[in-house]
Amino acid sequence: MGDTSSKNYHHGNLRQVLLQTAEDELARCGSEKLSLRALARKAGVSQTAPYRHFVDKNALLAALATRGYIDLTTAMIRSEQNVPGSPLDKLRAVSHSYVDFALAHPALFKLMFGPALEPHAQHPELFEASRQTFILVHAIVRQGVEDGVFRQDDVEYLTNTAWAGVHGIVTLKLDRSELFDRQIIDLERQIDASVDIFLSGIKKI
Amino acid sequence: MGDTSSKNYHHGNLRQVLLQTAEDELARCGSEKLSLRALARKAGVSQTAPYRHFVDKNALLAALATRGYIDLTTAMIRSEQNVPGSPLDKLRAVSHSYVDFALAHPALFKLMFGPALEPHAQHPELFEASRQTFILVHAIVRQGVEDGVFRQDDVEYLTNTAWAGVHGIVTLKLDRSELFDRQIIDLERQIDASVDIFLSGIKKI
DNA sequence: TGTACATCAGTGAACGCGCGTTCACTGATGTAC
DNA sequence: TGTACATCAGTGAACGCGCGTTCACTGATGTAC
Repeated sequence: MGDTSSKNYHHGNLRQVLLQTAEDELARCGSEKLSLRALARKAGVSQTAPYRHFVDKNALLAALATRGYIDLTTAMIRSEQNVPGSPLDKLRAVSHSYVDFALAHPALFKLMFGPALEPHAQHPELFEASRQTFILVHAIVRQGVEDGVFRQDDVEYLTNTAWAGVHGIVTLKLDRSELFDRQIIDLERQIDASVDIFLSGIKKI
Repeated sequence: MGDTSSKNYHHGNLRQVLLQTAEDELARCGSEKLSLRALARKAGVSQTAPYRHFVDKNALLAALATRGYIDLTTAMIRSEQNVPGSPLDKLRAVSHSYVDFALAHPALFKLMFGPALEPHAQHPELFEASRQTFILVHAIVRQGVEDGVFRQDDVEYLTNTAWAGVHGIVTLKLDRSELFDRQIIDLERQIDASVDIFLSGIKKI
């Protein structure tokens, strides 16, 4: 292991290669059309080799989505830490990195939040990874409520609302971009505006 | 035509029957898995009969989505008219009927806003139907801005934001209901809260 | 250090499946005279 | 009113396809002695 040059048979890396290939393929053809056989072909391996690493196709998709949530959370944590204390600024920062992640990896994002995946309950590590993302937002919102800068609502409901707002912009853009395209919309500006508006709804009145 | 009892061959109604069957099947198995053959089978007709009414599968999906947009717009118009003049109240009313529609027809809603459909540009009547929905919201927002009760932002951006907020709640609920389920969330309350928060962001400060 | 053996990670042929779509067809209907 | 004919809306067999998955296999690797 670690010997990248060993050509075939036990290259010790196939799992990672498959996941990476899957992410690429995802970008090309969407999560519904992704096929195990095509993956194997692209990875230069027989069509049954993936079964050494994933019990079935769903397991591979779940692993992919899990990695997605982990990367998303990592990006959000990073952007949160780059920002001084105010919960409002933090929430804005993580909102933008959520949007950035989605726009940078649209297919992966759709997989993570779309119907292609089996219910999370069947994949504990996926469940846990997506929970971590939620917890991150939740903590910021709680802080904002405790500090008295956010509405004095129930933190869970507020968190869901914050999430939903940002999720909505991104989803609409990814899935129905005609909505935006048929107007003359500057996407950057739209996102900034939307995030600000959502945040101002969450702020204390 | 109009003679519903004529058993087969030219029952004059197959197009409508297929669309209705498709909507039912959609609810059962999701838009990606929907198959023309299964549809024909369920409609009690040979598997090639649908081709008399739709040039291909995409055309049927587009017709289904078109009907969806028309129904959605109709519902929104109705709820708008039930409400006295204030643009804020109107926007709240149509937001709720948007949510209600999505929750009542989740699979159809996902089809309308999901990736299963070809780009709208290829189906003019679909494009037009979804445009009507947009126009409805747009008109309310414009009124609110003109009346000075909404933020003095560009109407397009404000409309997209309003849409995105409501769309986000619904999408999150439909696609990732674990997010809500793993908390103890009262869906009604969540929706009311989110809509209010989004609207308060749109209101004049 | 050499050998026997278990295990691991690949192979390739084959399975059954349901799909979208095409084709040549046929029975029912509507219309012109 | 009767007949010839065009058209319309079905039928059913067949096509080729790619898929997920299974199976028995084999070559490479690691380990115990």
